[in-house]
Amino acid sequence: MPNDRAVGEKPRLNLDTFLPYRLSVLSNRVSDAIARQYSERFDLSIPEWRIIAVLGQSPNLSAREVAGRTAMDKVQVSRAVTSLVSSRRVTRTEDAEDARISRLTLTAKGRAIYEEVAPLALRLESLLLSSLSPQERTVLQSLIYKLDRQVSLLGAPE
Amino acid sequence: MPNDRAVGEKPRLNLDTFLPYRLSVLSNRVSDAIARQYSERFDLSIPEWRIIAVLGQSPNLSAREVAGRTAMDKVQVSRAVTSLVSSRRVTRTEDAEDARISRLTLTAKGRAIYEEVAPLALRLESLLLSSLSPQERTVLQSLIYKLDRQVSLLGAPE
DNA sequence: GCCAGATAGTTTCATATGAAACTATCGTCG
DNA sequence: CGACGATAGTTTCATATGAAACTATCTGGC
Repeated sequence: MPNDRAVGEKPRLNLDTFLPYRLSVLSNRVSDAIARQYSERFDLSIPEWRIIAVLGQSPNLSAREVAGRTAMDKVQVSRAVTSLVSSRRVTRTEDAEDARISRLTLTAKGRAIYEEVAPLALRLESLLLSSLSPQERTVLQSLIYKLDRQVSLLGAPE
Repeated sequence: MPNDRAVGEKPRLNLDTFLPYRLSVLSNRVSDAIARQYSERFDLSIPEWRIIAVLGQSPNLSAREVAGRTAMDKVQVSRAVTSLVSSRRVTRTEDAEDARISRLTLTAKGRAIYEEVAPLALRLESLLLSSLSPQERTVLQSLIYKLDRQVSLLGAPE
């Protein structure tokens, strides 16, 4: 158990076993390793890649919908979309019903990137998971899910 | 199993079950929630807090040693230490043997912060873990450990 | 129809960050 | 001793990021 100690002892905080720290280090190492694989080859930032990933699955989303599905804020999405539009990987067309909304879709160029990067990402994910048994993989999913729900109790981002 | 699919099907990448993405979102949510608890109250950034945490356990480290224990690079450490020194939470004294090295130690003020924030951080960690059974906690540690080792195979940060 | 919020998205501005260049000191090989 | 490469740490510079202000459009009550 992390940071365990006998009653009455001084609280000991050891970063090596402190979950938030371990998670942060692991997550950064994973993201960096994967981003390294596509960032130079396709000149894609992480936000840009995420947007391509959701649009690859669900075309015609608004910026707000993209933000909701990628855990990015609207500023990040706006900037990444601007960049994707100027590199002709995404098109922005005004929504027919509501002029405030623009509908985002991959161009052929954007789709080609999606078709190439998605399998690459999946390969890297399975390489990462290859050190785990099938049970461990299942447990991992459920642990992440439980922690994700619990974290909202630590103080909502109001 | 994440992103599972039948043989021959198109590779499907779904962010919601894509481990690197899930990890990143979880880790950010956890870090943000915890940082929120101490950042305003103590005017501490995450890098600053990490440095206080390691110096609280191991006084007299060099900047390089701090970097090694906190997964930060030397630039980040240098900047955070400068800030901690100017707010009189850490002292920098030249190493007796090697003039390139400075030894870092918490001041009384720095120690007071450590004594207050460490238990707070540990409380938040146990709140987070309270949704998991003892076995799950053990498994979690070992999964993080395994993934951490495996990630180095995804391409070393040269 | 028209005004008072609400909502979608962009821009601005101040700060954070990282890579690379730089400074100072050290160790060592001749 | 005296270069020369390695090491500790800092600074510079260019870019990334987030909060808050802003623009444009929409919706609901009157």
